[in-house]
Amino acid sequence: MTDTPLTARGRQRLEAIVRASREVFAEKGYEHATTAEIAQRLGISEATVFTYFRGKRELCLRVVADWYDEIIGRIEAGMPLAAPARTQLDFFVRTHLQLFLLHGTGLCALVLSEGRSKGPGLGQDLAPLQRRYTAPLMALLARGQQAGAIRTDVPLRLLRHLVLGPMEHILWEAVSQARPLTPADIDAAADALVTLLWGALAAPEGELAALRQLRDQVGAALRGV
Amino acid sequence: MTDTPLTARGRQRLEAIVRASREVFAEKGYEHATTAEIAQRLGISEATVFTYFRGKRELCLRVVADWYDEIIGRIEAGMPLAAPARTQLDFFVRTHLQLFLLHGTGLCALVLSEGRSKGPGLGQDLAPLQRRYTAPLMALLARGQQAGAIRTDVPLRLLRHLVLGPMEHILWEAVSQARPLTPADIDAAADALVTLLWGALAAPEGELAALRQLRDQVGAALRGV
Amino acid sequence: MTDTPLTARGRQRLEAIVRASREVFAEKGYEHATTAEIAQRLGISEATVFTYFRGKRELCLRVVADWYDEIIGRIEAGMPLAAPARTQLDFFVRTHLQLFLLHGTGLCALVLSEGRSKGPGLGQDLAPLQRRYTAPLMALLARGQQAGAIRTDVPLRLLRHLVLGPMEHILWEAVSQARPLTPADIDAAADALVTLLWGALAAPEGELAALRQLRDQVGAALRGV
Amino acid sequence: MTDTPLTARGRQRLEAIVRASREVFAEKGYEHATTAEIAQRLGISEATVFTYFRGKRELCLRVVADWYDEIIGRIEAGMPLAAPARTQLDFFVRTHLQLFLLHGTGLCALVLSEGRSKGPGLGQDLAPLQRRYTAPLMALLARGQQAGAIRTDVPLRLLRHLVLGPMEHILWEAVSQARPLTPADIDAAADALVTLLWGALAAPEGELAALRQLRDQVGAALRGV
DNA sequence: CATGAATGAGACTTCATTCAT
DNA sequence: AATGAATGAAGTCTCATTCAT
Repeated sequence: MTDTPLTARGRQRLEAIVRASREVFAEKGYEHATTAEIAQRLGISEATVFTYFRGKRELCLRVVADWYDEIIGRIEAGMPLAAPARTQLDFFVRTHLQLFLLHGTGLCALVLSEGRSKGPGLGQDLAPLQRRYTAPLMALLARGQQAGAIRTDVPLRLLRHLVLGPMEHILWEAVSQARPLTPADIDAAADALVTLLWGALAAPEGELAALRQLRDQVGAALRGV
Repeated sequence: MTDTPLTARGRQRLEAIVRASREVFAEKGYEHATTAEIAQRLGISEATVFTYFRGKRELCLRVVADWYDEIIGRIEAGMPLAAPARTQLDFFVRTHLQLFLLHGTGLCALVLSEGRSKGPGLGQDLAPLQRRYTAPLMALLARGQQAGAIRTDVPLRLLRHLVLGPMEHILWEAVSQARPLTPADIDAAADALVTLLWGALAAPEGELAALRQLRDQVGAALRGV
Repeated sequence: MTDTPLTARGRQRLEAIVRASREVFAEKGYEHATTAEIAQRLGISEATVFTYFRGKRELCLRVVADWYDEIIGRIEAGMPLAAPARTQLDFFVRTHLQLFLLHGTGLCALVLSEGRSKGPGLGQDLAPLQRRYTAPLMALLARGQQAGAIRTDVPLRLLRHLVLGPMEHILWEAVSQARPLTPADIDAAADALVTLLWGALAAPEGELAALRQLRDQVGAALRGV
Repeated sequence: MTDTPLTARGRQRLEAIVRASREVFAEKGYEHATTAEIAQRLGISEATVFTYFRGKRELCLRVVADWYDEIIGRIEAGMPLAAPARTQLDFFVRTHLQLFLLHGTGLCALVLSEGRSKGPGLGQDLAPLQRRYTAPLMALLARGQQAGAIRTDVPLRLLRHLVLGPMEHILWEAVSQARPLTPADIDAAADALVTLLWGALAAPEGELAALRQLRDQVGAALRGV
């Protein structure tokens, strides 16, 4: 109910609730998390939770928003804007994988899973958050295109899918196998992924570029026959 | 309950249940689908459903398995094994997008979403199915590597993520926007994605050589017209 | 859920639930009645109640509708349509008081009270029932007007208020005092009320003429004894 | 809590609370009004309300009592004691309808509705207030009887029902339709109602009276056969 | 085989009220 | 006097699943 608790005590409580909720939602997912368990972990009454949040959905949304805020903050703060596009991409990919995997795979799973659910879940309300979270990548890609380092013959949207898609997949594999990745694993994965991605994103040059264009045009023409 | 349905009538029933379930799960997602609605759509008793399936989870698993079988079947049947790796990749990507989007986005959403849920959902049991469904792609990539067309300096697993991740992302975007893609949209998306992916997957030298060959052949052919 | 249970067992259950609900709603009023208590009185699970009715409101509506049906049925069946208007009014008032008071004052209170509540109670949905229940009276009054026995210089609506208002008041007094009225009490009340009402309703000249006729007839009859 | 508020500031607070409560109870009815909303409208803490009132019930009782006081005060102040009984009745009816309808139908609905509810509502405690509020009418009727203008062959209690019942009904109809009555509407309703009522209340005279008595006696005698 | 019926277990949410500060 | 905070106690409703017939 209270939008901004004023007292220190209130803020502490609110944060404690968010923290506990983060745990529970991360462990159980949205549908299987219960307000009862959240309250129980804090040793408070269930009603108290509803003093601070209008309901389960709002609570979970807050959890996810906090989480995204943290990630976005770190990405934006550390992004080497002056460096070449490939370096920026590397930073983005690497930082992401690190944050998600080192920090807690549960929330990662929550976001990945609930972002896809239908009905009265949170899918709908998660979308804006995800969009905000995608912004740094879009900006990065746009900068790369302007600098001539990233190809411009493909819609930005698709480039985004190309980057985010594999990352999500890698993340999910790690999460679902419950085999914690070491920092070294993460670095290796980031290295390989960036190398791969750059092959796709980089603006082609010279003969190779011309040849590729030829091939694509011929291929497309053939399909029309 | 019955692991081996006996009568022909029984098999019909069972299939009808699977069909209705497919609809409901596709429309509502796993958590929000109810056994009551499945039964109601068939005009049968809820209890009857439980005569054929141990429970909701098993039922949904069957639905997804059937769905995967269909896709895998079509992919395997149509895969141009003799064609160059790029052509095979093109077939894989294109066919996939077509099957998912033309055939019903609901199940696509179900798989994408539930494949990620935790707890007593189906996440766990979905994994083997997804692995089986990934097999044709893995084989394709391996063949490409052996033929020298696809780079071998990166783990296969990562290549798989690179292909499947963006496809899933594209699919999800289409699904969640509820804006039905036309066949033309799908073709365009497949074109662009394959072009992009090939830039990442192609064995550097191999590609250059192959492209030169293509240019020469096409040039020769043109001269003959 | 089930709109019309087919089996005898089901019908019995449904009726039992309605019966128990009638009791509870009558005793506690809508807001303070609980589905738990209804179930408990029948020794069944609360969930069973929801198998037969969509919810508390629907259940209560059914209770009231049944109750109204009974009253309306008796009124319509017994109404002496051929008799003078005053006799019809007498029948209406007397029967009403009898049915309400002899049969159970609880429901009477429920209807009187809940018909007036705001918000998510049943007020809204009770209105149509009350209108149906008012119909016999309206018809009676209209017939009386056509026959020249009831004054026509006042809107029908007002005449209805004049009849129903005092009845409700009398009923409420009886109900709230929890002092059970004897049949004799009811008869006396009906006598007095009808006398009073007729003074207000009767078409001035018509009444005088009718009374003179009565006097003459009674006089003649007496002479014959 | 405090039965005798001390400071002037305290009295102001208390009155403000009563005022806000009046609004909320009028808008929502007793059951659906919340102490939270009352406090919120005043920008004070919920706990403060409980500093001034033992609880919700007491608060609402105070609201209603104040309201009744106002009405009774106006009725008693303006009653033309020297005028004929019919004029006094006219004043009573007209003033009542005006006060209720012009002043706010919400409280009217509250009283009408809650005066009928059972259980832990306020029904019980409302009764004394309603009795006090009925007093002016009873006095009016008694004076009329003593003056020979109002019939004495019927219990006073019944006459009261006859007056109050229709008024309440009219009020309720107006309230529940949420169609605000104009002062002209109210005047017309009062005119018609008083005319009607007077036909019932007036002491009959001469032949008409005798004939009515005959009819009623014969009727009663017949029912005994 | 099919099903009508029943239910256990629990979920989320509301709110008047209390109490330490 | 005022209040922020906390809560006990309930309440309505959902649903997969079981079982006797």
